[in-house]
Amino acid sequence: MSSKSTREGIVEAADRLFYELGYEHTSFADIAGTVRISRGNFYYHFKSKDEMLSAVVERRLEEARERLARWERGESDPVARIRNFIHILTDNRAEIKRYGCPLGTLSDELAKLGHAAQTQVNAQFTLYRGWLRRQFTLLGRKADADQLAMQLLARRQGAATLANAFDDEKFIKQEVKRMCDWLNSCVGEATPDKGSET
Amino acid sequence: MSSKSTREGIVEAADRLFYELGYEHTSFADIAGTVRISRGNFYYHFKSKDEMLSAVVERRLEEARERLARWERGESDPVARIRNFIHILTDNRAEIKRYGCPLGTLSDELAKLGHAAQTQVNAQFTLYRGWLRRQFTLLGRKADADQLAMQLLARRQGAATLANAFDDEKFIKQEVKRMCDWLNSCVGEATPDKGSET
DNA sequence: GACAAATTAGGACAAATGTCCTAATTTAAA
DNA sequence: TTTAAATTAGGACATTTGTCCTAATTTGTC
Repeated sequence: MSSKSTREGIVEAADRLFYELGYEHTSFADIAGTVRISRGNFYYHFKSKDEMLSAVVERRLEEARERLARWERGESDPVARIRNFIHILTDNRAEIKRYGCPLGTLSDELAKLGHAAQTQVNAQFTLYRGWLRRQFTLLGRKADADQLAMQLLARRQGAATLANAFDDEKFIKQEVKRMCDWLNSCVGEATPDKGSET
Repeated sequence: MSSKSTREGIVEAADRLFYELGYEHTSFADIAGTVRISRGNFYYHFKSKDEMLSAVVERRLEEARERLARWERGESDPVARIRNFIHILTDNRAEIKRYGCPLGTLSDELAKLGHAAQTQVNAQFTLYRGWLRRQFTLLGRKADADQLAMQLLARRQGAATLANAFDDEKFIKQEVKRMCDWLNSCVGEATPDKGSET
């Protein structure tokens, strides 16, 4: 248990708890119970709860960056890349059904709290948006790439919230399928900037 | 200030505060500050904070019912009715940008808290779903009416969350337009149950 | 093994929270 | 006006919260 792994353990536990219980509703006692560490010890690693949240968000952001980079290395086809992005929903459908979208619900909560870290959370949305925009541009949808990116993001959010509200995993699967169909239809359509094609 | 109007005042203030600050983050002091009433007085009208939440949700549900009934009386065309539903987003876009969707964010929060009232909140989602399903059925989309209803609900949720995250009102307007286009396309398409037409 | 630094433990603290209780005040009925 | 009920006020209470502080313990270096 070196210092670093303790800190990591805290961030890891906080990450999950913030997701499952919400940021504000998660107390130091909850985290202490998970990490099995004394209460006062947190303040050696983190100045405040806010700073802990900051570390959690930074960790998520780094994870997201790595995931996107991995997909970019693993697939040369932007359609396959975007499909990977869509399928996060499928992979995590059980947790999403219970706790919603980790990013969306945190963003919603911090907005209500007026918390400074919302800017940081927003960076993850912006990361996804930019990445998707690039993929859609590679698809030949340069003119409306950003709009397509936003549409896809919105759809994922909506699917997560409704699956949670209706306690319905199947809806996620349906929406994933529909999003994939929609994605395929994006490829076939003429690019709206020139329109000269066989 | 009869008893009834006091109680109503509390519920009204709680409704707004729960929306703007979140349920858990709203304290009795916050509500007292708005309604200008003594703290101990709440417990004459409500046994607990949970019961207050229950009253708020019931109020919202009743409002929603009335709104839907009004649209049903006011418009004979189901397309126009659904369009009304979509345009709630436009009308409330400023608040949605700041605080997200009143229904979705509350549902998300209560899910994390494991709060009993989530069932009650869900009733509002179910109300919308059933109403939309009926309208789509009237449109001639009997076979997939429920799916269309869910799609529309999901889209609204996603638009609200993203508008909030990106602090972007314009996105709401864009999505509203797209949803209306989509709605029109729903009318034209063949009903998928038989397929014998013209 | 000695010593300094890093790390951990655990109690202390003020502030805030939901809840309860009792006394005062208003309202309504006779 | 008298009286009983409904309503309001405001303090008391135990808990929980995030935060801070100091003493103990572990770790790494010579």
